[in-house]
Amino acid sequence: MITKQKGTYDIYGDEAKKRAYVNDILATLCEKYNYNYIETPVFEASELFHRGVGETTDMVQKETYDFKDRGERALTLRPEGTASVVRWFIENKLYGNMSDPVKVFYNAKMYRYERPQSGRNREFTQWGFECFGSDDVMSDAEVISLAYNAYRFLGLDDVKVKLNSLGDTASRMKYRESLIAYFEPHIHELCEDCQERLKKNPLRILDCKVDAEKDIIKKAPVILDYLNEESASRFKKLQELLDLMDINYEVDDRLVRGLDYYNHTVFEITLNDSYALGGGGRYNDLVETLGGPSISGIGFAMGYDRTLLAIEENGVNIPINNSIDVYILYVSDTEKETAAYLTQDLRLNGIIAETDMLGKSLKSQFKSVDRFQAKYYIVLNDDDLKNNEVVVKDNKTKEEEHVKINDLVDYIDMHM
RNA sequence: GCGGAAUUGGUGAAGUGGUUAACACGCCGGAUUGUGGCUCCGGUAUGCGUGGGUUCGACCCCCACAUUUCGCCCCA
Repeated sequence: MITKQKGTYDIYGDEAKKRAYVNDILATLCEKYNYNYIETPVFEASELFHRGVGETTDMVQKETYDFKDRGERALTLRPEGTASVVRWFIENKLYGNMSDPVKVFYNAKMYRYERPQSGRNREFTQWGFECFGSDDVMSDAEVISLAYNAYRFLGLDDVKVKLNSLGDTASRMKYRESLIAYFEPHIHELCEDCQERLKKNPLRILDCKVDAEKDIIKKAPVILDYLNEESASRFKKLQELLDLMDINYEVDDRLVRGLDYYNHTVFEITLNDSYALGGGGRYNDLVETLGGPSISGIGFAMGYDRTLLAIEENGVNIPINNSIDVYILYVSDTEKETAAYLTQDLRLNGIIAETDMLGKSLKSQFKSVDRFQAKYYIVLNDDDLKNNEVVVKDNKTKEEEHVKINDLVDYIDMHM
């Protein structure tokens, strides 16, 4: 038997319906914020992610699906959404007319080669959005607002925004150096992973789970102290806006994000203080890094699968309709043609209708009626059809009524 | 890449080193029924993740691999 690949999933049945419902809410909300839907290719030139996401990140070093196509092109299945959208922005020269910010959202499959675990697969979905062209904190506030409220619209009321500022690139570099200088003499007090982090990504030491309670971490320099005046003032301004917009946030000076391109605002959305359900931030240099002009950007991505998990775990009720309106049964083969015709007629008039296509016994057809949770059913028989009528039975009340075939659609419409 | 747990039919699962692998649900057929839903009868795994090994003999013991699942790293 050929089976699905590790970390991939077939989505069907109730799960598919849930996603359709969630997608609809997210798309509708994006529309209100005036973000437009975009689709970009699943695979891109490998270089896009190497330069965009960062050559030294683990994501690029050991988690991408890299391959060569038959033309020897080095390609990569996208591990995240932002780089592709930035590529699109540059390639289509949307920076040529920036009279208004360019705002787009996506809802797409991403690919990372990693060990599957709860809320994490090799093929997974991210819903995300990006805003180009505004460096005003209003755009930071807008993006955070859209991210935050998306969860609330999905029924997760207790979400909280964790917020931090990395400052501009200069501030960040300065902070990084002082962090290394601070930890280096105490390297043996850190856990093994952190000793490795000190070389590769010292900022991540700050959110280490093992060392979190150690004094050495608690007393480490804080990035907010390293912000220059401009960065500090915009961070303060952002908080004022979030207060005004009634967004539940908390400054977390330990919050560091894994991708290289972030500066200034970074944030994550958490539920009940457990792991993040999504994250984002500002990337003012990324467009230029990838060959475009100097245009600022900010964006967010939701971990769709783990958000769906959270929705389930928190008992949020998602309406799933598994019932049909009408099931048409027939007593013998002579009514088959009428069944085919009538079923289509109902369907084309907006009624969810089903009939038997297996030539089952009447008893079996009745079982189907219940399995499909049909609201009404009609048993076709020659006697009724001779009079151009059918008997429509309400499957709940068991009340039945003779209806002329020509009036059937109207009758069902009226009773539903 | 590292570690823990799991892997029996469409589903939930019981099970023992040795003839025909429980039970339940579901599904199919039949009886009964004014056109079902209750009840009754019957049917439903050439098979116990895959490949090796131990044994006279393994679903049950050992090894490897795969997959699932939960963690770590990482990400979100």
